[in-house]
Amino acid sequence: MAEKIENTFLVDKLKSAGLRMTPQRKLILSILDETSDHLDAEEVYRRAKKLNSKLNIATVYRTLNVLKEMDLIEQRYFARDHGVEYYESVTKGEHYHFTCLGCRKIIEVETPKIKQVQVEFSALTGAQFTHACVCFEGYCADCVDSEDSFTL
Amino acid sequence: MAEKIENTFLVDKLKSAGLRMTPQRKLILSILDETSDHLDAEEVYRRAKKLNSKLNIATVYRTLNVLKEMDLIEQRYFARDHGVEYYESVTKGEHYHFTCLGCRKIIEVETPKIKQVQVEFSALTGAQFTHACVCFEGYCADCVDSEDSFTL
DNA sequence: TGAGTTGTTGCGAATGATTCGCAATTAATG
DNA sequence: CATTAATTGCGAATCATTCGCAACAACTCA
Repeated sequence: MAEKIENTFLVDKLKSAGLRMTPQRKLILSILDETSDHLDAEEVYRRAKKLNSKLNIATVYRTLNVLKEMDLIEQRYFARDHGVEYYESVTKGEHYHFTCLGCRKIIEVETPKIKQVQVEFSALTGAQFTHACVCFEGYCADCVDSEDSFTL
Repeated sequence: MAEKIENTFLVDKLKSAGLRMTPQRKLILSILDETSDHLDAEEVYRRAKKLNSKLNIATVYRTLNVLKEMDLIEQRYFARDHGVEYYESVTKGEHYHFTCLGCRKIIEVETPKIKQVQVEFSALTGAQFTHACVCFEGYCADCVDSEDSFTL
């Protein structure tokens, strides 16, 4: 009963999409659901592999895509250089990310303004939003002073 | 005198970074500067190659990176699937992008709210922003009604 | 409960955007 | 001009992500 997302709920959701519950899917979702870290596919794989040593990385990618399509996780990018995707369980509330270029720390930004932009733009144009990707970059308070690369 | 960014300005900017002006760089910047389309590296290459048939795509990437580092262009992403980067001249004002998943049209979104988020967050935490990446996805007014993939 | 159906996995190979190494070329300097 | 260091063109290399396919396993229903 400690599961963040009820198994029956998940099973039903999969089933209604013609998909099946598997140990791999359960494992990967539970990792994303229980961590507060920001994980990319590689790190999800690393953690999952500890619990299922023959898990393959392609399965991780496939599972992440399935979970994403079912709106159980969200794909995020954390820096201008969007080389790598990160994933978060949707059970975490609405928030955005600020990446410090000095120490690479990620700070979560909570604001209603992004939603407001969407509401206003919808009202204005009649468009419907399905997704917003927002990420911020800069130097955190600790790094602003010390970071010399900042004063170039 | 019709040049958007004075050549001498550009030459000086390059020079102070120990870099040189080349026909390739001039060409690529002028393409980005004069278009109102949204171009990825491939498309910049395609257009530039028409004017310099032996231009190589690696040069395009290198030039885009140089221009980016000099803050003459901005790198943008337009959709959740960030497979491809797009580039815009900074001479275009502050705006964000909404991509229609139905017709792939890109609508520019102008709003001060993103800047406000940055100002507030800076005031709160002492962080300094260097960059914000924002992109929206959904269905435009024309596609909301007709798009059946939207009602799934 | 067991056989059949079909979705899923693991594996290795493929993809595709971007970058790298290097020799040849060319821009800037004096 | 001649020198020097930056830049180009080229092809090969990267690296995250995806694909194809045979083996495997979840769900169905008799």
